Amino acid sequence: MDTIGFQKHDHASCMRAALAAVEAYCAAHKLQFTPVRRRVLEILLARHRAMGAYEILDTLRDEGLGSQPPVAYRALDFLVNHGFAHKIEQLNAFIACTHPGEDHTPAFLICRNCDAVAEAHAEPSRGMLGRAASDTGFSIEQAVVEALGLCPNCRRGASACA
Amino acid sequence: MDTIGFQKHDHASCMRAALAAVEAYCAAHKLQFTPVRRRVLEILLARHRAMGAYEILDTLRDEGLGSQPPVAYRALDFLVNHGFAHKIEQLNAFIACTHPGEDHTPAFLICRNCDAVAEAHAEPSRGMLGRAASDTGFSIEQAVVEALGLCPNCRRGASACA
DNA sequence: GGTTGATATGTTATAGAGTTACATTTATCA
DNA sequence: TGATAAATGTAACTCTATAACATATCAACC
Repeated sequence: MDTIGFQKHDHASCMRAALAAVEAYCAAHKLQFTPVRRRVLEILLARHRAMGAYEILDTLRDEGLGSQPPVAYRALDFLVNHGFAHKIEQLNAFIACTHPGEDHTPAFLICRNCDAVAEAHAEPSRGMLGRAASDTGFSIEQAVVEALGLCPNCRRGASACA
Repeated sequence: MDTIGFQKHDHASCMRAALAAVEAYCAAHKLQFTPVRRRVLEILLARHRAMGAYEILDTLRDEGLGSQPPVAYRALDFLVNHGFAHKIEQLNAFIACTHPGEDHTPAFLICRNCDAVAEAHAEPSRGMLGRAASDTGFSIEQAVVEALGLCPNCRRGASACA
């Protein structure tokens, strides 16, 4: 058990499910889910938090799967491009997607105390941003929505999360 | 005249107004609006687009106002902390605020073709994100909202903007 | 009006994030 | 099986950002 979306859950089965979904998606779309790509996703899923590229690279290096930055960045590019992982811009870090395969615009709630990250759903075309865009004639192709604050566990005085 | 929020405007007077507002705010709040800080804000206002810290630093260096990264970063920290400038996370770049002094959560529309940036208003406590936050008990303190796409000028076939 | 404590600046060095370029290998598919 | 495209290995480098410490400047109080 670990923290996801600030709640407890069965980590092993959530990891298995995500990997299975990605495998299925890759098979269906003829994408190469190579050992490095799979391993990077596994690392992100296992830690279940935002990780820097070099932190991931350290793990890869320990396992003999590649030691230079491009190895990690290329795998991350693949995962991000296909929606299997997301980049948290505020942290220059990456996190596994909680529902890979589905087309979506993620929004993140990031705890500034324990670094836990929850993925929510954004709809950039609606709300303020959508209105501002359509008012000015701007066409939104991609949106980054990230909120920084305190997660429920850390609000309850406890820094005993994470 | 230049491009702001994808529209033409009187650049000189917009710059004067912003500087005056910041000066007034600093006087009222006993903040030191020092030469370096002022110059960095002027540079951002003059270019009226997102600029990297090192691009700003190059200008400072040419003027003998400091040549090392911390000089630029410290000035930018001051400007960002007090809401006189904003950081565009997706670009690792900074831009002058279009309405300094007012407490607000900015949202940005970034053109991927000409790099023009328009500042809009976000209300993180409302909409999807706010609902996701209150549902889980997360308290939002700060939000980053950035949309990438095509500005009206670039949509009209013309890459003739910026 | 000088002393003190806080705030701002100058400078060196280094850490962290990401890319370019090119050689080599491994898949894919005709 | 041979041609082509996709993926990996590796070295070198650029860009972004911070740590640490010395010096200078400001604010304000006796």
